[in-house]
Order: sequence, then structure tokens, then C-alpha cells
Amino acid sequence: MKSRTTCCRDLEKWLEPDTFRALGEPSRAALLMLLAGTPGPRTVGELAAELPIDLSVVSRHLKVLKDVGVVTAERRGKEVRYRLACGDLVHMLRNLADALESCCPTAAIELEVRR
Amino acid sequence: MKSRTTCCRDLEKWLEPDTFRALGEPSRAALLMLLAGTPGPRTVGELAAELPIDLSVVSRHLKVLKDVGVVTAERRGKEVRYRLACGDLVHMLRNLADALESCCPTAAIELEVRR
DNA sequence: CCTATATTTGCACTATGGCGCACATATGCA
DNA sequence: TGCATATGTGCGCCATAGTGCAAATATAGG
Repeated sequence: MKSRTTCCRDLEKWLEPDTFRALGEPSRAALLMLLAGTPGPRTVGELAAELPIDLSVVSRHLKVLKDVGVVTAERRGKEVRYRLACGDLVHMLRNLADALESCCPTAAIELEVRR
Repeated sequence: MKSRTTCCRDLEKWLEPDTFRALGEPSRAALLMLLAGTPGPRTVGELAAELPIDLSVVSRHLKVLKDVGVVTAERRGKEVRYRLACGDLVHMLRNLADALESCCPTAAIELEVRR
């Protein structure tokens, strides 16, 4: 059994508002879907061609996603290839799920909420 | 050709911008931490007492979190007890991680090697 | 050096949303 | 009924941020 005051330190570590705010914007979520939908990297122009927003806006969204570590960018000549940081993202989500689970003994809560 | 839409259907299902936008607000993230830090439900007043924002704002934040299914509310006399929907949240995070992993090139390779 | 292509950035506009205050609503109790 | 406590809501203020356009930057090729 863990102490109540220290049980959620991991939660604080993985529940980063900046990351979730980045994922919470519809255009950026669409970008993630596009990046996840095809193997290999994609350029800004390719991504912008499939979204109803300006290319400059796509570029800015990709910067936001890159700043929180959700995507990575690699310059290749004139183009910049963005790819999903899939491993890191999956790692973060699983760690957050584990932290939440350790904080929330659902069985105990169910017992306490009896009537 | 849009074959990519077939491999990430689950991703689209679990990557809901509304949920992540709710989690991406610092005050709401703090509320989640408070709810996760102690077992059992907490009232609006209790939560507001630990945050530097007005109680009415806390009430609104809790409504946002409730609307996306991250917390649940139960009226108990004059009070309303909010508690973290921990199971659902963990379930969503794990499913999203699985969906992302299935979309990852490396994961796809591993899946094929495994067969 | 000049041009073409790809991406980023400056700028202004606008929409969204967090915030506090005042007030309304809900519930319990005398 | 009347009052006290707890929570939700209407309203306006203001900061943040998404958007498009145009200019600036980066890179490759002639």
C-alpha cells in the first residue's frame, strides 16, 4: 500500500497540459491522423493538400506538435519531412494510464461509494 | 488512393479532440490531479479551496470534464460529489496507445514478423 | 547570381475560452 | 415558509490562439 500523498507524483509527470492541448486542436489531430495513416514521413505541402487550411497554418501546427515531442522534423533538401514520434507517444500514453491506475484503486472506490 | 484510412479507423475513434482539449487546460489538469490524489469523491467547494480560481470557474471546469466523460457527478444533498472516471480514462488511453501502435511502421513490421 | 520551389514568419483579424462578479437555482433545516 | 449553504449560470472583460495573406528565408539547379 502506498501513501496517499505520494501516490500521484507520476501522474503529475505524465499529465502535461501542453501535450494534451496540442492534441486537442482539431486541425492538429487531423494532422496526426494523416501522419499515422501512412508509413514514412510526409512533407508540409503533402499534409496541407489534404486539409482545408492554409499551408502556413499547417506549418505552425506542425511546429506546435514538434515542440511537445509528438512529431519529429527532418530537413531533406528543400522539403521538411515530418513523421509521427509514435514510440514516444505510445510510451507516454501507457505511462499515464499506469499512473492513473495506480492512483485510482477502482475496487476500493466502488466499495466506498456503496449507497 | 486512400487506403490509409482503413488502417487507422481505431485511431480516429480514440483521438477525440474534445477530450484532449479538456485535459490540456492547466486548471482542469490540476482538478484531475486533486481527484486522483485522494480516494473517493470530492465536492466543488473542496476542490475550489485548493485552487487559486473562483468556485464558479471550478464548477464550469468540472462540467467540461464531465461532458467528455473524464469525471462523474453525483448529487448528495446540497453538495455535488465529483469523482474521477478512472477506469474509462485508463481504457481510453490504452486503446489509443494500441491504435497508434498498430499504425506505426515499426509496429506493423513487428506484427508481420510475428506471423 | 538568378530563379523556382518549399517552408517559415510577421502581421492583422477574429474566434474561442478562461476568469471573476453578481445573481439564480437547488437542497436541507428550523 | 424563511433562511443558510452549495452549486450553476449570465454577463462582460481580456488573454490566448487559430487563420489567411504577404513577405522573408532556405535550398536546389541552371
